Formats: sequence, C-alpha cells, structure tokens
Amino acid sequence: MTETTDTPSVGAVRARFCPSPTGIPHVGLVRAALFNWAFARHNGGQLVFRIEDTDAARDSEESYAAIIEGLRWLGIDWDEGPEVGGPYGPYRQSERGEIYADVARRLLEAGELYESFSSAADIEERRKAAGQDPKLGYDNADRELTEDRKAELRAEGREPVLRLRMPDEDITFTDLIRGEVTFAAGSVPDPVLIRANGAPLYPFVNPVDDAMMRITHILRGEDLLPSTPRQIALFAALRRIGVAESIPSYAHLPLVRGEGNKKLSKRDPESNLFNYRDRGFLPEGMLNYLALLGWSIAEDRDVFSMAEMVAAFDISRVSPNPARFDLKKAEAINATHLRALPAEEFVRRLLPYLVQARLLPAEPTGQQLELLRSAAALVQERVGVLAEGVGMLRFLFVADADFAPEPDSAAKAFGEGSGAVLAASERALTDLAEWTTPEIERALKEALVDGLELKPRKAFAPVRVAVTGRTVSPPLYESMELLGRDRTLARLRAAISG
RNA sequence: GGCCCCGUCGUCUAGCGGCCUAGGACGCCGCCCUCUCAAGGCGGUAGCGCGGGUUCAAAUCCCGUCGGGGCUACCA
Repeated sequence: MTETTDTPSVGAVRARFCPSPTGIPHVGLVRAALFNWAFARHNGGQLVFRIEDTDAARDSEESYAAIIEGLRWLGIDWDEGPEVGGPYGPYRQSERGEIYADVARRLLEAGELYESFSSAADIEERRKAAGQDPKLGYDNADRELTEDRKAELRAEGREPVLRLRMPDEDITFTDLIRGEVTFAAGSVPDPVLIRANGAPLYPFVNPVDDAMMRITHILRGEDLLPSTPRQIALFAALRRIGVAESIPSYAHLPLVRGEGNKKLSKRDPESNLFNYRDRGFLPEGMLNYLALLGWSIAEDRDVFSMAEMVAAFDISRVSPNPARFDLKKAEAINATHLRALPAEEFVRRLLPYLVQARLLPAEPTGQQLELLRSAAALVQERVGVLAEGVGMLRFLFVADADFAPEPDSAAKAFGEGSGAVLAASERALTDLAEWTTPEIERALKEALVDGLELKPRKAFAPVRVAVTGRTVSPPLYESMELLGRDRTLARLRAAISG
C-alpha cells in the first residue's frame, strides 16, 4: 500500500460517529460506529466522535456513559471527541449553544433562513382547505412574508421558528453505496432549523457540526437517506456564508432488521449491546458478526480480526440490502473466536462471568484458579458464548448445599431404571483404587455397559445429570475427576435417594 | 397518500456480460468419530420475485411490474 497512513494530509478522510444519548447502546448504532471506524482507519484518516444531546427531555448522562462504555468494551477508539478532546471541540452539542446561535444569525441575515409563523394546525388546515393530504407537511407559505405582516403576527403573540429556504432545483448526490440519488425540486418542504425559543434542532446542528468539524465522509443509516437533500441544501448555504468548506460524501448503510422485516427497534432487547456482552460475546466476535451485516471480506471466508477488516474495508463494497440480525450465526462466529483463544486467555475472559454468577470470589485462591484452568480446557471447545461456560462449570464451583440437577435435565435422565444405574455407579466408584479419568471410565463401563448390559447412551445420561446437573456438560469422566471422589459419590447418593 | 431505498438458498452474503449446470457461511438433515452429552470431520438440502427488452451470450445492463422496507415532527 502506498497511501499515507501516518501523515494526515489536506483532504484526509474525516469520518464521524454521532449518537444521541437516549438509551442503551443499540447494535445498529454500534454497526454504524464500526463501519465509520473501519473506514477511517482503512483510509488513514480520523474518526470524530460527537454527542448529539440537543434534546434535554430525552438525553441522559447514564446513556452517555453507556455509549462510552460500550465503545470501550468493543475497542472502537476515536481520534477526537469526548474524553479525548481535539481541535474542533467541544464535542457535545449541549456545550455548543453559542456556536449554533451565531451560525443561525448569520444564515438569517444572509437570507438563507427565514422566519416562519405557521403552526402545525395552520399547515394542516391549509392543506385540507386545498383538498390535499396533510401528510405533505409545510407548504412554504411563509417564505415571502412582508415585515408588516410579520409585525402583525407578532402582535398576535406569535413567535417565529427559523426555516431553511430549500433550493428550487433537483438535488442529486452520489451515495458511495447506492450510486446516484435524486430528489425532485419541491419534494422536500423547508425544514424548521431553530425553534421559536432559539433552540437549534437536529437538522441544523448535525450539518453545522459536520461542516465545522471538517467531516469529509458521512456513513449513516439508510433511515436518514430522506433527510439528505435538506442537509445538502444547508451545506450549500453554509458554504455561501463561509462556514462550510465543501459538501461531504454520503454513504447510507443498510438497515439492521430484527425478527420480521422491521427495523431493529431500540426497545427490542435483541438490539441491546449489553445483552450480548452479558451473555458472553467476545468483543472480537461481536464486531466480526456486525461487520458481516452488509459487508464481506472475501468470497469464502467470514471469520476475521479487526486488523484484517481495517486492511480490507472498502465502502463501495458494502451491500445496499437490509440485513437481518441472526443470533445463531452471531454465536457461531463468536464460538470460532472463543476457540481460537489461547487457553490462558480463555480463562481470563471466562473468570469475570464466574465471579458475576457468584461461583467464584472476585479474588479466587490459587487452588480455585488451578481448578478453573483444568475445567476451562474442557469447555472451551464446546461453548458459543461465555455464559454457557458458566452453566457447564457451575457443578464444580457451586456450594454443595446449593447443587441440584436442572429440572429439564433431571426429567430427561431420571426415570425408568436410572436408580439401578446410579446405584451400580456408586458401588463401582466407592472403592476405586485411583481417582483418575481412565480408572473412572474403566470402572463405570465395567459396571454399566458390561455389568448391567446397558447401551452407553442409556447408561451415562443419569450419571451425567446426577454429577454435573445437566445433559450437556464437560466430558463426564474428566468432570468427575475434577469434582473429586467425595463430592461425586455424594451427588450419586443424593440422586438415588432423591 | 407522497418521496426515497432495496430485491441471489430459511438467514447473511459472493457474483459487477461469458470462468455460474450460481460459490461460502449460519441453520436444517444425514453419516463418521466416541462402548459418554457435546464439540469436531465429511456429505446433503435449498436461491437469481415476475414480465419484457439490449446482446452471439444476462443473476449481472435497461424498462415495467410485483413485493419488502424507510422517511414523511418545532425527536435524533
């Protein structure tokens, strides 16, 4: 590669990620962050992180903190923004009020913005009177109000909002993912940019900040595509008053869908990033799967690292089709990353989940860690998320008094003839000379398969559930060895009498 | 309703005029491995929405149609 990567030059790529802190981090949001990040890194540019908190009624500090936490967990870093600073700050819109007021005033003076007194009710009334669908919205009726008329309206106690005067020509732009898109002149009504009380709205602050922060590429969700013409019109106006240098390039990312065909909703638990973290997704697994929602690294490959993604990411190769979030596949991708972890690293990642489940103390003893290391090796190959590992190892770390087979598993494994199987197992193991995996295996097979002439399937299911509490567990003999003779026998007896 | 976007296996995708009797992955099904549940290995199932063009040749280009989705706030 010959592009500059460490010397940002004039014209270097500047992408941005600008969530509004109104809830828990959402997977669609994270996917947008990831694509912007990969785009910026691939091109040796900068990623700007900005907080769009202009709606005091809905924004919260909790949400702000959660977004930062989510990005940090995933390892998505930013070059400018909250907690990092940068030359174009502040990066929280709630701290940029004076900037907006100044730009709005200049735009108004230049005639790009105008005062509009129409209320929503006025507009609806006029549409209906003209026999039109009120859904058409504002009719640009206030564009040419005379000063006398404005004075009259003010005298009635009305206060004007500021609207952007949309151009009278078609607006065409080239979307990096979708190609040329055109909106006909007159199809977008003049948008409200500033409320009567002076509060700037999203359609205003978003392009103003992009212009002032010298953003060159806007990668955002397809749901925002219809707002592009008014943004481009605003950029043009900002350029005329000297605030914007140029109009950025746009790329509209395909939507992430949930169950059914609808856009994944913020209220859907499936969309909550922390649900995935809590179930034991690895950041690298989560990111890898999210990257697959609209992008692919190669024809015959779908597991890759973020370094590989950065090296290969080409925005023009992002698919325009909406993508459904598929939990099964996400887990399968995560499982691959989990298995690829060095054994020690797997233990390190698993430990917090065991602590969270109160199976281990925050500071485990050397002995507990030793046991964990041995046990972790047995489950690393058989789990898709770390929470499954917790479920599989619970039998080993749980206090004996709290141990009980899971009801579903017990229902499946305990029944006709299981008492005899458990009793025979208990007998065979009680006086075993050496408590080792091979000896346990030998003794059990002798007693159950040879002795009781049972099919292995039949023979081992009750033993497995009695000892580990579940039908799906780490390998049985190894599990018994780790659990120890006394605890194993106690569980067999408990199952016999239970 | 209006505007805009999208349309390849159930799902995510590869495909950018001939390499396609359409490739990969997840799922599903089967087999193997194992006198243990899983995991793993191997194999199978399944798709270019439809109709017209353009072309020697179309999943690939064009038009139409149908279907899906998004937006349509003084929220972001």
